[in-house]
Amino acid sequence: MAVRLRQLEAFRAVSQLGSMTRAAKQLEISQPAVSRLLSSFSASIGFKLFERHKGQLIPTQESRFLLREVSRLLDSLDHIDDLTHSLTARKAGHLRIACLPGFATSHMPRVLAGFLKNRPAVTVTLEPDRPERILEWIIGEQYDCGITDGFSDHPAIDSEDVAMRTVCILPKGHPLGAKSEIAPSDLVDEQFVYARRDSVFFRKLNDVFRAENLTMNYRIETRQFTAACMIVAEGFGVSVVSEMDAMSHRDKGLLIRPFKPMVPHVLSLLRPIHAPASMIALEFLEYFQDSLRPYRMDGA
Amino acid sequence: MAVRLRQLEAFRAVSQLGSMTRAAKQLEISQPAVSRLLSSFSASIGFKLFERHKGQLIPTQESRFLLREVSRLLDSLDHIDDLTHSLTARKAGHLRIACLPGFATSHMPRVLAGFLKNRPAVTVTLEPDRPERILEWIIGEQYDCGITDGFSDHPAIDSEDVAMRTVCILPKGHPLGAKSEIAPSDLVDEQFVYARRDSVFFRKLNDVFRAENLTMNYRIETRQFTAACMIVAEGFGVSVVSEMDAMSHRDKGLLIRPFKPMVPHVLSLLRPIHAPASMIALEFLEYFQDSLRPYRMDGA
DNA sequence: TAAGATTTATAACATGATGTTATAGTTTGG
DNA sequence: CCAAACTATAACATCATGTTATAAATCTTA
Repeated sequence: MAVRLRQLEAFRAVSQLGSMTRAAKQLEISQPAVSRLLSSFSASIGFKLFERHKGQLIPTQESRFLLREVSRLLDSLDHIDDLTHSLTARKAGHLRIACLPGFATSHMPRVLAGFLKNRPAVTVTLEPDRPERILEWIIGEQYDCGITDGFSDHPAIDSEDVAMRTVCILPKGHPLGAKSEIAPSDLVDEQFVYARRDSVFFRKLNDVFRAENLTMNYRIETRQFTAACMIVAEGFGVSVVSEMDAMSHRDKGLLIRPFKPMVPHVLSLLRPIHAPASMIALEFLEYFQDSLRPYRMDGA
Repeated sequence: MAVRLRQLEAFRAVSQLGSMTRAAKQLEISQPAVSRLLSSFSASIGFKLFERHKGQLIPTQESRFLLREVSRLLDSLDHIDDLTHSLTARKAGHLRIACLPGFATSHMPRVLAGFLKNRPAVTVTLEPDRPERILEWIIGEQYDCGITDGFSDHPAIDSEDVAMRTVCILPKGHPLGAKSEIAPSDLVDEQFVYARRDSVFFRKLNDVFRAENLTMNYRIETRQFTAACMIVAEGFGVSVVSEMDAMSHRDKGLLIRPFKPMVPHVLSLLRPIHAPASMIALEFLEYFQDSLRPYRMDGA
């Protein structure tokens, strides 16, 4: 007869407590139940588990040997119990996130800190890289979710777009700061700081200028909004960037003005469409969406 | 509902095989049984375990997380199964032996080697010490068995005596070697090598001499028969020692002759009487008895 | 797309593990 | 030796887990 879990539990309890009656109390079952569990266990393994001495049940040397292993097993069963609860409550799991480098250093750390705060058993891998690589990773199911921009549909990717507000940023004391709203024509004579000229966002921005027969006058290209903010804050040039990035550099001396017409910066939240959805990943994407709400075009 | 072992087994099998039908075959149960085990498990933990894709059951990320722990647990259960079988077959366990120093270096290594040969999971602690300490250890249940001599009953000790044959040993070329049998009177003019003058055995030997109004003429006292053998082999003196020890020094140049009347060397095999008997200890004592058979007074 | 094959789920039932209470037998300690 | 505590046994209830039969879903392929 196979070893039964209940037998092991009874065995451990009796070994520790030295009495079936007490073991029964601890296990919250009746004493005869314990008695039978032990005798069936003993019969199935073929040796005596206890020797009685003055009313105490003393483990035989064999059973002391066994007890070590049995305790280990029951401990790991408890661990599994905990784990299933944590997984259900989305308090455990592993999350692999790929995102744009700009996010990895600005918004993401804050979001992750908040997300992990109440999920002590969740571990995260955060991989910042170029958009194309992010797509590859999601398609290859190496990552559970990706944050990128300029994404257009892909059959293997489940995506959700979020249009983010953008703003014009100016160095402190810049004359345009006097205006409450900036138009393309205001920027024609300024030194423009690009963040990724080839990106969908900057092509759309260009379209706005071209629609009014204006040309953007750019001098510097950076790869991230964050970098553009810092350059402008240093007093060199102006730019149009995501409001979220602009806000986090506000205290570094930066004038922030609405830019009309507003060109949204479209973020995409990605998931591999074929891989089973990780609940923790879905939960994270939801949390991440929430974190964007203050900066969304349609947001509060 | 508590996590059931069977659910974990089914979960592991399906994870590994990607199909309930195959899992059922591996577990040697019917497919509906597996189906129900999985659905009940999934219900009790509260999340989906698998996602289907082209007829394959693909573990969700949560369940991959779980699987690691579950596999560990099932492995240790297998281990326990093995262990109970090994313990039943007395192929596992731990054995604590206390013995006279002379045994620890001569007879015991051979016996242990033979005993452990077919018992790969048995471990041994061998502690050589003086007879009084051996008694203390057995009484205190720090050791499972003890080998000593000169023992007389003790209420906390279960003992079994074995009378061992003794022989007279002479250096190679010694004139007494001409005799086929040695009597006390032959040894009166020899330099006698004692092994533990205070021992029961040597007191008995003394009695034999005194019965014939002879006195033993001793010069050297050693603590072990083994040492006595080596001294005699070096050409210094004669002695009467256990035949077993004499035999193992035969090739070092030692004449062995019967000593009449034979004074047995009485060994005692000890066990704590109160401690639950360890099956492996009982088995060892039996094995040890066997090893003594060729040298016993009443032996073959 | 329809047909056939394969896989999974559901239903109805048998059995054994594990719980219960009642009670008898053992052990311990004054 | 007796009372108290502990353990074993019996008789029974319930549930987990197995079975077979069969329906439903899904995949493969013509």
